[in-house]
Amino acid sequence: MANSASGESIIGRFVKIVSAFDDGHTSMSVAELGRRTGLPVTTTYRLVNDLLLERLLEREPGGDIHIGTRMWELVSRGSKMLGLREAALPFMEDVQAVVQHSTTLGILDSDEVLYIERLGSDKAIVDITKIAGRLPVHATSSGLVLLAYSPAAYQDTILARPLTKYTETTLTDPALLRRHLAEIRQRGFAAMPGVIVPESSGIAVPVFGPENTIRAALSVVVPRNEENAAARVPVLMAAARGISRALGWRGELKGTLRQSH
Amino acid sequence: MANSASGESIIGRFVKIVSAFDDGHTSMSVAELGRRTGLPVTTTYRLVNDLLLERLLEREPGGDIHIGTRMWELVSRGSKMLGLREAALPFMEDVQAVVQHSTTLGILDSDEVLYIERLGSDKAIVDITKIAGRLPVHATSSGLVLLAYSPAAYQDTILARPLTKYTETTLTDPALLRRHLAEIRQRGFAAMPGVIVPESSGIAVPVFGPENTIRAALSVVVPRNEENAAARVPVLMAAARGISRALGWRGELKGTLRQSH
DNA sequence: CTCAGGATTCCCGCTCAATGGTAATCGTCC
DNA sequence: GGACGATTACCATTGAGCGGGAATCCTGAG
Repeated sequence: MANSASGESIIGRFVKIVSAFDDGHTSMSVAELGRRTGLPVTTTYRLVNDLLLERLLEREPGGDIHIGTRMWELVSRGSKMLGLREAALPFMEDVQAVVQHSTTLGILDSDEVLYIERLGSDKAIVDITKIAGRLPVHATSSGLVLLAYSPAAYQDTILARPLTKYTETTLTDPALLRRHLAEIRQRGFAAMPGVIVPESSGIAVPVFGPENTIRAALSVVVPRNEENAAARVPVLMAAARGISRALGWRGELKGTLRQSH
Repeated sequence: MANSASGESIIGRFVKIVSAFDDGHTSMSVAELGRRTGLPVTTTYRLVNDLLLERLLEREPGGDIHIGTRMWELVSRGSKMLGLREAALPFMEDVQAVVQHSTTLGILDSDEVLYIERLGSDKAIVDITKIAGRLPVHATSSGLVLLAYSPAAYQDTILARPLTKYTETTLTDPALLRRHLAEIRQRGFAAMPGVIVPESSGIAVPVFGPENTIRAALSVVVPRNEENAAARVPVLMAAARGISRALGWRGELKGTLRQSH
């Protein structure tokens, strides 16, 4: 599918180029970009020039390049993330105002939790969630909630693979996890102390779309030693229902929320 | 620069495709995408397939496609917007908590204001700012602030072009605008009642980066009839200084802020 | 059930844009 | 001045992209 000797399409190379930029590397020289992507020098320069012409990349005074404003704009405007974000933000602000710790919104993507929004960075506690950052499903409260309301077949594939044990409290046993997921579905929330970082614990609740399908997880990260973390749950749940409704969810008919499939 | 009959590169077509998605059209069939972009049918299908393979686009159950999570993730993570956003958000939350109307952060791009963040959508008042949305510089408080602290040469090019008069209060006369910009620099903020929508007015202050260069405009939109809108200024200014400092700004040495060039 | 219209996939020969090596030029720091 | 890296210029080769056309799938109306 490509003209290149290595047999990759331009699209593939485009992805490589964009991927070369991340938190710590928002700008770099073209030469370095070539090194990071592993693309031939000449090719890199030519491709970068094309991208500069379309303003998908931008050149800064020093000569370094970075991802262009236009790219951010186009993707943000066209993406469905914005819609989810817009639905969620007002409620997240409310949660943030009441619970004084950081509030996050995460979705399931490629078997991981992808955080798409976050309010109130609380320097006092350890919180490794970043916007556009990823964390494993089995070791975050958000992930467990997302998994708990996912189709059983999907749960199986996740539980079947080796699960990293980050801290003492990280659950890695499939049977144990399965029971825990059932519990989450029954209670309607996940509260995990120190599953990935010992000092903090997360509480997460599900956000649904139409047809009761799970869409996202709303969560807060609080210090682990907080006396009654579960007291946060009602606020979160109310907010999550508000978000769900804004997404077109019409509410379950009876009893507790059920697993969608 | 392209294999195509029309003489455009793949990159160009990629942009066309991504641009076809916006607020109102976050998903569509491939055929419709072809129509919107004006690309030949076959080409559209092939290109879309390539993009689907890289997960830059995603296919939903119905067959419609939308911008992929991966695309959003890559661009968000690599873009400098996130850095600006992260620096600004805590302060914006503070502003939002005090001023109960919507708080926005805008930057200058392609001679327009591009809003990159917004908190607290206030249904009570008219506010047409959207994230990843654009508005003209001369008809928004954010735009005027951004312009006021821009190099004189740049101001000239903007003022030289025809300026649309949206409401009675929109300034369109270059001389008048120039005087107004001077005033903004002197006061350190812009307060424009009903410049683009009659019912609401905006107040904006500048956010600086290192070297005292203007980086963004922080603003709030309040109902026009609010008795003393100027009372909002100090809060905004304090927040803006906080953001600026987070961006590496070291503070001006003396007196009022000066025009950078 | 049939039919129409649209969406999507398949097929295929043409061709020029993309490729990537090599070499020249620019820039900078010691 | 000179050495090293970054960037630009040049150019022969070729297969990926191209897009018209036809076949197939899908869906809703009659």
